[in-house]
Amino acid sequence: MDIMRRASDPPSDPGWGASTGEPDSDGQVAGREGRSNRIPQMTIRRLSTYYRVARSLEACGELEPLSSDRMSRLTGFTAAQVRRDLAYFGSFGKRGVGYPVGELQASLRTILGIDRGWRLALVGVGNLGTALLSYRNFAHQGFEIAGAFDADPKKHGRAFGPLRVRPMTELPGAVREEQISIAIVAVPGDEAQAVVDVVVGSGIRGILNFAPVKVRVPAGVHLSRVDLSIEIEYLAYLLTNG
Amino acid sequence: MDIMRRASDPPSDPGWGASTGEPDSDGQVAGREGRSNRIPQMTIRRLSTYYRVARSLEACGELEPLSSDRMSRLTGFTAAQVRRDLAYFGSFGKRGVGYPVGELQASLRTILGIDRGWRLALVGVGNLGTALLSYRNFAHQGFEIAGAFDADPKKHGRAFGPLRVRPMTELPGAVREEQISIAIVAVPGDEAQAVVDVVVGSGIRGILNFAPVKVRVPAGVHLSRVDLSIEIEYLAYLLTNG
DNA sequence: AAGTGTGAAAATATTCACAGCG
DNA sequence: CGCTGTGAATATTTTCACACTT
Repeated sequence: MDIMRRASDPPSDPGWGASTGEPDSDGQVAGREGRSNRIPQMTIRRLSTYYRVARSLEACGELEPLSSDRMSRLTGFTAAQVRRDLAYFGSFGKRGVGYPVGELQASLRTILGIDRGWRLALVGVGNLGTALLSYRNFAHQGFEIAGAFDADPKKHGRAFGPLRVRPMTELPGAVREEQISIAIVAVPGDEAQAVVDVVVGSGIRGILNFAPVKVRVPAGVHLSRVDLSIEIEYLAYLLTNG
Repeated sequence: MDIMRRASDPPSDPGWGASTGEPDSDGQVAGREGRSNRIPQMTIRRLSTYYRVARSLEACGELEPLSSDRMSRLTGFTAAQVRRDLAYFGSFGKRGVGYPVGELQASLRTILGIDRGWRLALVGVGNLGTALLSYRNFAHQGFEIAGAFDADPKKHGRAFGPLRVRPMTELPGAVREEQISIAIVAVPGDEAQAVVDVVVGSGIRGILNFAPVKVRVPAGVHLSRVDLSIEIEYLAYLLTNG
């Protein structure tokens, strides 16, 4: 089995998230010659789905090898896509047979980096933040919200399960002492940049932003975005012009 | 835990969502001036961002024409991308000047189909659903949650502002009588397909799915998905292999 | 026989670069 | 001038199709 290859940051971001670079300043002169085997961004995102399917099959006790064709039916991606995506990371399939569910699941865990636990900070305990606090699917997959923070003093001390909402000033200390490496930012748009600056300042290098605005982060900090407006407006577009 | 369902599907859709299924049934609407090229999906999603920027500038009273270069800095997309995206729908820019903010905003509203109101049904009043009920950004942009539904009888009658949670059986009637045309599905994964079937059966043709599973919809029904696991796992990947 | 892994082709999407207009 | 709109050039992603392995 091969070794994992790496992808570095895209020159311009694909729309849904993950932008570290800027069209203007960032020269992106880095990999002049190492460009040969880049892993498509969509491949990574599909990997999550493959992983979920493999995990689910394994949990159901369905352990017969999984063909790309079956995976295609289960995920909605094409079989060719499945094979190509997985082949980027080596060959864990057996010809004439398929992909062993257990190994596939384990490999995908490693590739995605979720074979370890990740501790998250939630910043912004409003409606959405509260919902995320009780979103069990995170813990499920090894992501644990280890701290909740909010700028609003009225919210400080409020309890959510084992967590108490803390002031933003305690974020840097918590990040250091509690090995937090990802932040979920769920604050109003007009506070997002300031909050992200604090988050970045505290040493966090991975941010999931729910605020419907573009925020800037220094190179080396990864940013992913969930933008409900885009999703719903895309639906409106499809319903109108479809 | 639910099944891995059989499902035969004409595969291949973009990663995030939005599939009508058929590449044939496309129904492309030519822009203002009969420019009938195919419009990239990413373009549509970027349009939402352009719209937000234009709207925001207009709200701030910044009415000087907006150059593609400035839009680039405001959105993080490249200037060429901005011009190309907008040009798909006609030419509302003035050479040597830029795009008039007001007109741009208005045009984008029309193109996106948000120059009218949209009434939504929220299905699944759990943590996430509750958060969405109080997510003010929706109403802001002309999307109004007009009904909340849940299969759990214990939740029926519960009030959220002007809304009361109703049983699923009342969905079809509500869709008909209250002009609801989009559904937000925020139920656990193992209930998603059943719920979507009811939603589709009630005549809704646009669905925003928050459940982390693949659901099937008949051709002609548009499906968009928000999958938090994918986002967070993508971050984990970037942090691990970046 | 069945199904992976992969060159090569096709399809998409982005960027360049500049003609042309206000 | 400055900036749009757009062909042409590039880059990226998907699909095809088949050699090859179990």
